[in-house]
Amino acid sequence: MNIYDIARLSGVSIATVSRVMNGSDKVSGKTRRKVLSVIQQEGYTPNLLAQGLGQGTMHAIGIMVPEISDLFMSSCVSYLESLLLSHGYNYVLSSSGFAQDKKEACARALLSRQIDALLLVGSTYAGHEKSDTDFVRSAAAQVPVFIINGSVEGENIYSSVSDDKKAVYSVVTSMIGSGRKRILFLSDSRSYSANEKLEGYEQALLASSLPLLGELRMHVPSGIHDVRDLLLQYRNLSFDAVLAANDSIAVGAVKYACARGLRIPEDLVIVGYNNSTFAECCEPELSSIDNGLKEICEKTVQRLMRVLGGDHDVEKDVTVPCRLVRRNTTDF
Amino acid sequence: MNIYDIARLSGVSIATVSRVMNGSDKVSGKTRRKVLSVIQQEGYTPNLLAQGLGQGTMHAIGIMVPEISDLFMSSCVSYLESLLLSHGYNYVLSSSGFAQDKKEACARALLSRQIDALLLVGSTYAGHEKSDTDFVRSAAAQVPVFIINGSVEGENIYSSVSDDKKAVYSVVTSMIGSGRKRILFLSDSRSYSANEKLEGYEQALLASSLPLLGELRMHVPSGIHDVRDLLLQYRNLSFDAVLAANDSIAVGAVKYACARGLRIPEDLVIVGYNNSTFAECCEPELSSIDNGLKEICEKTVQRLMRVLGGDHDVEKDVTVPCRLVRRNTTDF
DNA sequence: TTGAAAGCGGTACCAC
DNA sequence: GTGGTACCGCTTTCAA
Repeated sequence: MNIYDIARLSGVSIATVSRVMNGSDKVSGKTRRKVLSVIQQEGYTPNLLAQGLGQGTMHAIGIMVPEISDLFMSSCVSYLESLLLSHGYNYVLSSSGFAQDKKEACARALLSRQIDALLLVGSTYAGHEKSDTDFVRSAAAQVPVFIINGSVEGENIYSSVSDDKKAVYSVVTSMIGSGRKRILFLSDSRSYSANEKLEGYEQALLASSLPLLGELRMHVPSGIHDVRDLLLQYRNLSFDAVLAANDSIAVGAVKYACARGLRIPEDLVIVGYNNSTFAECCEPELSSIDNGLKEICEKTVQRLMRVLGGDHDVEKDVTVPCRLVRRNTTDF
Repeated sequence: MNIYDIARLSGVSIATVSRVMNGSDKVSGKTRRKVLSVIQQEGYTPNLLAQGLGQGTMHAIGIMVPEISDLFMSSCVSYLESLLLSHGYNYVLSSSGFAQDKKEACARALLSRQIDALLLVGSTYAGHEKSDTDFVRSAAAQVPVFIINGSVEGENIYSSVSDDKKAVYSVVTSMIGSGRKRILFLSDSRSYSANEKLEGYEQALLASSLPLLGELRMHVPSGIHDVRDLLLQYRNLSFDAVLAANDSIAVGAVKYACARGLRIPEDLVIVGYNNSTFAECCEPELSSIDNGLKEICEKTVQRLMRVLGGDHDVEKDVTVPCRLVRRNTTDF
């Protein structure tokens, strides 16, 4: 059932059917009613591909995430989806994984679907070496690219990050202020945001004249139990506070404390990151740094719409503040 | 940069370029090399819309979920995505929410994007009244529809469910066998699968000649703390076991036990559902019924491919067994 | 092995 | 108001 069928059945031309479908006011009430009734009867749905081809746009934004089953990513997509929809845009989602070549292939695939803009979710897309982000710049040659939680330099590339460095700096400083001396920093990634967090941590120690100890800066695997087990292995490593780069790592630290019979927060202060549901699952419940994801998404989509609207002076980089959500694992 | 440009730059016709792009063997090595080099140089990417229009298919499957930020849904999408990709199919995701009219609109939108099949994830799509699923049948008039975790009657509709009734029956029977007398059933939904679980619960009680008490069959809100608070309100309701319809509810029960100072599992046995990461976050860690999601996804995609391949006798309904993953909240 | 041309299902401009 | 028609970019016969 296509527009030609509807036209024939209504006794009008396809141009008129098209007008009716698009709510043009240049159609007589009588004709409109006739066409609408046929459309209704036949259950006609226009072919969006043809429409997209004709208009040169699908009114769609490509969204790329490394892994959709990650709670952080899926919440982000959820926010983005409703924001985009409210602006009359569709989206096409694709999980790229973390491998460089997959990311590149994923971007190409998205671009070939005629998206109007590309949205990269996650600091993994900020890469490490300049060449890691070449694909971002080359995508930006076609459509504007927006990065959430990461920053990439380049023409037509816009980024939105949360102020992780500052947030960690502030929390670690509070920890020190409340008497903690050996603060463990746990991270499972070497992404842009992981680095920012690490820097905040180091700067806080420096500012308080505490030594930067390599042993207190740990790279851990991603599973809860893996984190616990790794910590248990280091029997002679002592620490009185933990700052984790995400909640799941922090839950691992809670498990460790349970296993060692440590009281939280008396013996061990633990702070997580992202303020996800995980933070509320454990016992005691985790204090966690809220990275302002919702606000980042809002600002991103807002700027995206301005760019698509032809606005030429949209801020290229936006930083959103984080805030510590206090629960029971913190005593400051 | 389109196929005409490439053709002109290569000094061949668009038909030849098309052949090269599609790896046809009816192109001379020389021509192929020439065209490929131009394609490479210009960074040409074919327009998938045009391709889809021409072929009458985007090789894409529409996936509809109520809410993508739900851990269960996003894991499911993650499985489905990699399975579909491995079969050379794309997908288009859309969150429908739980409202009936949104579901219908969502299905229409997906259909208009020329998907080759529709995949509904979640028992919410099984509806309650026959009319709730009319939209499923009407979608099935266009493309085959597959439902994950729910069952809908109709031509061209295929469903895959886990054997929730049996799983709950078996677990509740074990609870009774180990001496539990007052088993609380907690659910936050009235979906198809929620009903199946409830039936399993009731049948187990009946089989053991235990009374079916309305007070032990509770409908709860979805938040962890809401569940805890609700349970705390019923100070004079006694129960020695909990079977929750999902892990997040079960974690709420754990919180309740903590608040009341109850020992788990001595005073209270708790079993969750879905075996998600939530089950591992709390303390003690939750035993949880694994609903075999991965297997469901695999079987679904496998049957989907057969249907798309023209196979006419594909099983319409498939049931996958669940299995209890034992952790510390269970003493049987 | 290659090219010409007719679709695919819409949009949008231009006449009438 | 309405209809005719030239695109949009690719696939796919059919001839050559």
